[in-house]
Amino acid sequence: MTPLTIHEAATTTGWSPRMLRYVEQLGLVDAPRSAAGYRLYGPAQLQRLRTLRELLETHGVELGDVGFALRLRKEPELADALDTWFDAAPRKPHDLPDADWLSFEQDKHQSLLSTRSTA
Amino acid sequence: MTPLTIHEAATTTGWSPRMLRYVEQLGLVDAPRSAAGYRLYGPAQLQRLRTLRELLETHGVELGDVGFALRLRKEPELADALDTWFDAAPRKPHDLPDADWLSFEQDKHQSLLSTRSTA
DNA sequence: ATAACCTTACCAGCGACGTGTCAGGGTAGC
DNA sequence: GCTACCCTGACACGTCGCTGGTAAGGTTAT
Repeated sequence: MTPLTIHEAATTTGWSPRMLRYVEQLGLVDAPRSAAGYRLYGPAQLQRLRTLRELLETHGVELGDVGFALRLRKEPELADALDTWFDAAPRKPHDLPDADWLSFEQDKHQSLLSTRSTA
Repeated sequence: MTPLTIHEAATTTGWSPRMLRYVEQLGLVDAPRSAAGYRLYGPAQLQRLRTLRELLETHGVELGDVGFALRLRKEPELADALDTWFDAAPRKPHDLPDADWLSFEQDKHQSLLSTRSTA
């Protein structure tokens, strides 16, 4: 099986050559190179390009988003920090008495439905 | 402890009121409302806003990125699809003999280091 | 009741992203 | 050696996200 050149790969995957280079630049699909530096697209890359396209379409995602997801995989510290932040919602900030904290937390969840005396 | 208005909260957290509304719109920090519809920022929200700011600064992340991370949490199917795609790199696309596939995969990893004869 | 704040909903500028295209130079096959 | 392709780098243009500002109208506290 002969690897395809970038133009051929573009034709069969629905991307443009320009976009294939861009996708590679984002670190999403990088093609091996020939000795002369030509990108060579084998079945692995073609498959990856097609499924990538499908991913974008079916989930309404942008290339940049996938790039960010990649970054999350490469920087677990970032992923951890985000997880921590998202899960930290109901955590008390250690600088006020529990009573006040808890009462406000309750307010927070009830206020949308409750009567604010001043009204 | 009295919840702060949006302007006060902005002052103490370093955001602008405009941005606090935007952050809420992204679903990252939503403040409970008074009966009249005023946003009320309590310690929980203030803490969240401060840690969010810290998160952005220390990791060089944009609000939109955090918004996307939130989307990943809300749409596990998306997260799964991305995980699958990222992990699917070394999978053979069931339409060619293993030998060819494997040899090309090896090419893929060695070509960057190989001969470069023409140089 | 007046001043100062809040609300939502727009418009606007700036920069980033996505994509095309071109220029200058190398490579491959006929 | 021609022709058609590849490479990188750069410019260009439309769209969109981020951020500020403003307008029209309601609320709160003095």
